[in-house]
Amino acid sequence: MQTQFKKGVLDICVMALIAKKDMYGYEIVSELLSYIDVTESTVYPILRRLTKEGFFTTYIQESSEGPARKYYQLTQEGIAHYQAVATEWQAFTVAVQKLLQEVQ
Amino acid sequence: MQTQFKKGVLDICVMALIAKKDMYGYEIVSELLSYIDVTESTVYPILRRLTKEGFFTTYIQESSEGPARKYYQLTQEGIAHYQAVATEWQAFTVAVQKLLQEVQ
DNA sequence: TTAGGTATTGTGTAATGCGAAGTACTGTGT
DNA sequence: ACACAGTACTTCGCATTACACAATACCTAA
Repeated sequence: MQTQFKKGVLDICVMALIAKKDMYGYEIVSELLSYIDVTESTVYPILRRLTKEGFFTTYIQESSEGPARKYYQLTQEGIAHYQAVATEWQAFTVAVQKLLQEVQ
Repeated sequence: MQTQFKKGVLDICVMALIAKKDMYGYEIVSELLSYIDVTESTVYPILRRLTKEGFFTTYIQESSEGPARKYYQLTQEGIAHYQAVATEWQAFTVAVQKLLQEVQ
């Protein structure tokens, strides 16, 4: 797979998951894996970055099956950002699709 | 626009254009601009890189409207590469689309 | 001769995916 | 008691690529 395709798009994918319900890193990676090929060392930095930018808040919760889990939750700002970026993504893919079809 | 979205995709767009007919840099930039926002300093490095990788051959042709133009032409290898990468792109966008819809 | 469109090239920077390695907790088998 | 597997998170550093900025140079028309 072309690594480059994922640039910026993984942010959207992660936010999409968390938009539905609070999730912890490991869970997010597992979910993502059923759609696209990603690794922990890709996802965790995204979580940290988006948290730092104010799009997520986090809270720790104990688990009976291993180490404590850090849950991520979208902030109001995060929701707005998610919708804005997802819209841009849609527009971008439509434009590329159009180009590929028209030129073919 | 999210700069990151373009990573890797511009290669495909450029190849798609050249696949139709031989084109020179400036012409490619102009065409691309009717679909997506790009600059010359983005497109020329792509042309140079893909040429170096053996996907394009080039030839110079005089012009009556300005400096000589360097035309780019897809090699056999370039055609194969283009089709492979374009297919991956389709698969990738479909996967992301699916994720965004299912999770919503 | 000056302005503007045409055409290419080079340097440097920022963003981000990801391999590699490491820490730490829990439960199971030996 | 010990090794191991599964769960969960973190950090480091490299490679790739878009693009701002800048420089160069050709041609035509006012």
